[in-house]
Amino acid sequence: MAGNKSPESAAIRLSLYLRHLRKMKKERIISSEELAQFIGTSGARVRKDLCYFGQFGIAGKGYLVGELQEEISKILGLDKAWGVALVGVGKLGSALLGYDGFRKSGFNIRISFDVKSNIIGKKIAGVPVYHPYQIPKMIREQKIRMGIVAVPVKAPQESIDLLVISGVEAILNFSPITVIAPADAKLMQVDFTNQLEIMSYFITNKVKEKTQARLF
Amino acid sequence: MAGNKSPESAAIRLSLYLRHLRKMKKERIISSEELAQFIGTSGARVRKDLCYFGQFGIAGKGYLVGELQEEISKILGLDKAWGVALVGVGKLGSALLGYDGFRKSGFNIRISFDVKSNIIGKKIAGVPVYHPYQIPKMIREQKIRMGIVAVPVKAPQESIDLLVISGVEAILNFSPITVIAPADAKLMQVDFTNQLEIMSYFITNKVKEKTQARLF
DNA sequence: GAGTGTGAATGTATTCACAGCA
DNA sequence: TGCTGTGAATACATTCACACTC
Repeated sequence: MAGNKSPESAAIRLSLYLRHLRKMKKERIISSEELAQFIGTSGARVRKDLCYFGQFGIAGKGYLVGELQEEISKILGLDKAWGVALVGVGKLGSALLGYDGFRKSGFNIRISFDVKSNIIGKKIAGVPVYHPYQIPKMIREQKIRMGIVAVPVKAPQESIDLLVISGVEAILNFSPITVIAPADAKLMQVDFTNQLEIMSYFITNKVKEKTQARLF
Repeated sequence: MAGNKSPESAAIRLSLYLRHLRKMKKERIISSEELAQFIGTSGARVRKDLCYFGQFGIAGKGYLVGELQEEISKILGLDKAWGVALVGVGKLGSALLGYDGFRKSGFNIRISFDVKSNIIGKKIAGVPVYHPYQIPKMIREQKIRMGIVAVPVKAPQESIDLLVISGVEAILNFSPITVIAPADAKLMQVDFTNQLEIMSYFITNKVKEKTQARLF
């Protein structure tokens, strides 16, 4: 029954299941075991992840790819488009603006912010760049609920605070700073140095299992 | 005692502790509780993480910042420099080449590889670009043990296989593809779309805890 | 027969709580 | 007295195993 609580990590796996399902023919049937192998987990785990949210399978057969894809999309909230705002249009920020993968999942970076006067008012990869003081106005106007912070050195805390005040509900932060997690928004950190340090640890201590990022 | 096994996630936290310690004066003393607050965990967790590897604290006082920094560096294998190879010098790859944070932790991207003939033979951010067929030769020559894969569309599997054959022991993969984890190397995935999908899930289902990338 | 859905059993991580030391 | 180090207790996640359904 869907009465149990799903593990914190279910969302990560659901997203991975989805990635795989998207590459398959919709009318195919896939078993939990088959799906599990692609992301390196067990059939039982897949079944459990799914049964928290409902009964999507056909006993004795498996799961209908198209239907399961739709159900997982719904669980993850991907049955609609998401507007995203980017703060920090440096090298990394620009790379993210040009990143193709987002659009396929319904994520659109609609506006970006940077202090560099030579790009304010221009468009990069089709996305307009504004000064950060416009964050509250623009975020509210466009009803944006997700933010990406890729400011090069410091001041990510200010960016995050501004976004949250403006109504953003989840933020992906690339700045390698321990930021104060705002109470009313979900914060996810991506820290490249951190990743390499973990790799260093695993080489040094010869631990061999695979680790999905992550976190986060 | 250090007899117990450390949790898989310890490396992630150790890296975060380290990041914080680096910003402090070496002669200061910090308590487990204080350190914990900066990365959003408990004092008990910090103490446990550390006591897997030895006894670094002073009872009744706390930990000496400089000493602890050194010890954690050693545990993570950061007491030496690491040569890193990058495969895929697109927008994201270039951003990584110019990324400052690596150098401070002893990571040096020494060589890079790309198929684009207009950049082969040149240097980008001071790093020479070679054709991928040179991977085995160059990796062995330079005794490189870590790789970053940021190839734009496909073929990350080939890149990964080539790196591993050449002796690379850990790989950070940015390509949003479910790759076959090589048996004799540590593979870490960073998938931006995946991250946003998790954020979508958390907003949609109003879950509020913070998640470190992670996640690994 | 084959594979889902799901309680029960196991394994792993975190928190508690406190003895012992500076 | 204040904080570490660490077993014991708890919470959480994964795996097992099997009744049940198509």
